[in-house]
Amino acid sequence: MSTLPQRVYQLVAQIPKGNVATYGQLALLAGSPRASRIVGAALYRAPTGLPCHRVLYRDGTLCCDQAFGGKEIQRQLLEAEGIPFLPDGRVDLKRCLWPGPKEQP
DNA sequence: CCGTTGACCCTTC
DNA sequence: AGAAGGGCCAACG
Repeated sequence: MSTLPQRVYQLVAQIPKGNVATYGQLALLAGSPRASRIVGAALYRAPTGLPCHRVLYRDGTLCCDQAFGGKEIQRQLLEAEGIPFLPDGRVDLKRCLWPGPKEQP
């Protein structure tokens, strides 16, 4: 059994294109439902190549204005992935939250 | 080696 | 309905 952050790396790396996940969801899948903070720190300290831009808040809001380099960059990346954005500046988790209905029928 | 901090989320006042 | 605090685990100084 690997450490929690190590587990998170695997989960985030397996998020399919067009889907997004939340820190709490990853923490839950990693084995610590309350350790959502560790997930954030893990992604922050995570190696390059990890689609950390697919990880959002529980409400669909972006993590913070300075995450990975800029919220606008993250918005562009998500739109490029096919993630619809709401006029509020949030992501429609109902459409893109992972695991989605296609992955979990 | 020990103390503090941190891309969060949930419960209670 | 809005605000505040607690809890988790690992990495940095």
